[in-house]
Order: sequence, then structure tokens, then C-alpha cells
Amino acid sequence: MKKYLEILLQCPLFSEIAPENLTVMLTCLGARIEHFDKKYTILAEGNPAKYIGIVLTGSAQMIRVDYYGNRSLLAEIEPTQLFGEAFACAEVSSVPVTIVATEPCDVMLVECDHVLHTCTNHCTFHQQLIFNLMKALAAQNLQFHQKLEITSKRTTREKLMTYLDRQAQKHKSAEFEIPFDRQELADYLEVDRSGLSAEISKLRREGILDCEKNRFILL
Amino acid sequence: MKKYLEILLQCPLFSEIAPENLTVMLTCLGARIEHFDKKYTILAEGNPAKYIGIVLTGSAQMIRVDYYGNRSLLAEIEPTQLFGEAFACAEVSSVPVTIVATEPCDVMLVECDHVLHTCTNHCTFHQQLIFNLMKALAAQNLQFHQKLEITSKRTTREKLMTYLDRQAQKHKSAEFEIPFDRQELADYLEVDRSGLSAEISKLRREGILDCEKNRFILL
DNA sequence: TCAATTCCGTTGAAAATTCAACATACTTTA
DNA sequence: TAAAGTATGTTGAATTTTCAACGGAATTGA
Repeated sequence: MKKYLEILLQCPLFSEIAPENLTVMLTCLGARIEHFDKKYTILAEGNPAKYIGIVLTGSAQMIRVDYYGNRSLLAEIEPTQLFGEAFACAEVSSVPVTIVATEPCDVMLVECDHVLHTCTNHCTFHQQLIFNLMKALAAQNLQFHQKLEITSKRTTREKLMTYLDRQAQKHKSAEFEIPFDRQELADYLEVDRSGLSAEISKLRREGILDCEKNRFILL
Repeated sequence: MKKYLEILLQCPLFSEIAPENLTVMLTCLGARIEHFDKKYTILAEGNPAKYIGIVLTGSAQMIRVDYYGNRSLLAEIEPTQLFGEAFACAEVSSVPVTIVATEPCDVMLVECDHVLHTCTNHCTFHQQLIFNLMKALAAQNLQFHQKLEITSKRTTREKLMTYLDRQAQKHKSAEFEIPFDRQELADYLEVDRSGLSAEISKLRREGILDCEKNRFILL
């Protein structure tokens, strides 16, 4: 556990928590760390929504695969970010999404009950944790707004350009790398991969953008 | 203010708040009530995100209209429900959506700062309010998951059927009313209105559903 | 290093969506 | 009550997406 304290202190869930209090707190929360190799499922759809997850190293994705096998990518999850907290806090019986490791991952799982309900010892901490959770949920809400803004566009071109504009804003540069390969980008934009490739080629020919692999330049 | 206490006590934001404490609390929060006629804008895109809104009577919608005038309907907001809380809590500078009244509305606005930051008098209340806000944000998160599940489908038929299935589940009945007219339903599903009408007719002819106005029956 | 696998761009045909226009029924309001 | 306005369904053409299939490039792993 020790080696992750650095990362945990940067996690939004532990914002404003004093380093010296973190260790004892983690045991109180029933925290445990698990490792997942690339492509492994960290949390499968249908499982009980009891845990809040924190990605410590590597990276993961929140995905949903429907009845017909259509895969939709809901969010990229990077170190220090949370997952599963919305379902645990809303007390749904089971999670409606799947979390998969896209790189070898170390993940911390804490029991949501222990976060929300004050225990005998650490009452003051819980208040801060709930506040932090609230902030994290609000931030995730914004992420979904952004995703909805993108996917509400009707054409592949508009979805792609809206996504790339937002990425450029985020990186404060017209040149940036995205965390997706082509199939993942298509799954995030909710479009067909081959159609997306065709559209990217077209935008290149038109001199609107350039790209190599997952590195894009808006011209 | 008095006449709304009943409704306010059922609002998720004031869950577990004792009735006798509510009135004094409202003044402490800088609460004020405003009325909006049908079709009026309650909160316009671009405005500062300082307030948490509560719909007391009537109904409202969260919408976004893009550059080209495409209208997208993000959520229906009914009495006791909140709006704007995600943006206020995430401390974004301005709201990226518009809230409009679909029926004559009474709306309460409270200053988010006053909710989040403990004042001199009512510290114990604030903790409960933050907890309630956290719950509300988690619930709204789920709503967006549901909307994303629907709009991630690739065809109008699949989007419509997924939406109607969820409504049937919600009402625990194959027969139910939806809160949208055809244009609004199209805006929620992110599809063309005329295409939606055509698809509904087709599903009727195939004996899969029946409907009259906004009342649907799944067969 | 070599073989196997994955990733990516291209293509053409089929399917679906969008768009504009119009007719009818319904609602609102003067 | 009549007129104006709104909501809904229908249609056909144009646009766009999806789907399946393929080949070459890049990556992985034995």
C-alpha cells in the first residue's frame, strides 16, 4: 500500500486529506489493491455496485456492450480517477457498465458504505470524503455532458470535429495525442470504424487536419 | 415561500431535513422563488453557474441547441427535481445548457456557495445538504447513463424501442404516458422527427406497439 | 527473426437517416 | 366560432452510415 500513497494523495477522493491520516483511513475504509493485466475485466456489468474504484497506475475504460455486440466507450479512466462511484452512491443493485484495463493496472477498491457512513473513529474524515465524492460526481457529470454534446451530432464528421476541438481546447494546442486508437475513437463517437477512417482521410485531403496514429493536428 | 414547504420537503436536496428547520435554512441559503410562463427560459446557456435550481410546480427541460440550430433534449425536469447543481458544484464558469419551462413553472433558486460552505449558524445542516447533493448528482449520473444507452443505438427503431422499454420498466406496465410530444421525443432520441413518426407507424403496422398521442402500449 | 495477430485505410453495395414539402387533424385564441 | 397556428404522419430524393471484405502496414510474441 505504501508505494501508492503519492498517487492517492493526488486522487480527487482524498483531496484535502492530510498525508499522515491517509494510511489509517485506508484500513478503516476496507481498501484493497488488485492488479489487472491488459484487456482484463476489472468490474463486470451486472456485479453488485458496492465498491468505489481508483485507478492507481495504467489505464482503464468504461464500456458497454449491447445485446448485438455493439461496443460503446463511455469514458477513459486514468490514474487517480474514480470509477463505479455513481452506481455505489446511487445504491443501484448492479453496475450497468464494464470496466476493462487497457494497460496493466493497479486498482484500489474501497467499500462505498465505509465512505458514506460515519464509523466510530474518523467522523471528521467522512465529511471531507463525502464532499470530495460530490465534487467527483459533478465532474463526471460534466464529462457526460461533453460526450452527449459530441454524440448528439448527426454526422461522423461533426462528431469527430467536435471531439477534436474539445481535445485541442483541453491541451491548449492544435496538436495533441488522443487516448484512443481508431476502433476506440469510433466506439466513443458511436460511429462505424471504417466510416470514421474514411472521414479522417477526407478531412486530410481537404487540408482541415493532419494526423499520424493517435496524434492529431488541426490546421 | 410558505405554500411550497410541502413540495420542498419532498425534494431530494432537503431529504432528512426537519420541517421546522427548513424555513430558517432557506433564508440562510439565499433562496428565492421565481415564476416562468410556458416556453420561457429559466436559465440560459452561457450564464454563470452559481445557482442550484429546484422546480416546484410545472415542468421544465434541459436542452442544448447547437450552432446549426439542432436541438437536443437532455432531460425532463419535474417538480422537486434539481437543475444546474452539477455545473455549480463543478465550479464551471458558465452553464453549457439551457433550462426552459414547458409548463408554467415556479422555481426556487438557491446560491450554491451557501449550500457548500458552512455558515456561522447551521453547520450541521450543511453536512446533510452536501450528502443530499451527492446523492442527487449520483442519480443524475444514472439518468445520463440511461440516455447514453439509448442514443448509442444506431437506428431510430432501436433507440425508440430501448426508450420505450425503459419507460415500461419505470411505470411497471406495458401501457404508459411519456412526457414528450413527437418533436421532443425526437430531440431526446437525437433523431429526425419525420423519421421517428415513420418508424412509429411501421412498428404499429407490425403489431409491436400501439399509441395514441403520448400514450404508448407495448404489445 | 519470423509468424501470427492486430490495426488501419479503402471500397462498393445495402440500409438508414435526413431533409423539404405537403396534407390533415388538433389546439389555441382573437 | 372562425382563423391562425401547431402537431403529426407521409412521401421521395439526396445524403450518410453501416456492413462485409480485403490488403498492407505495424505490432506482438514465441
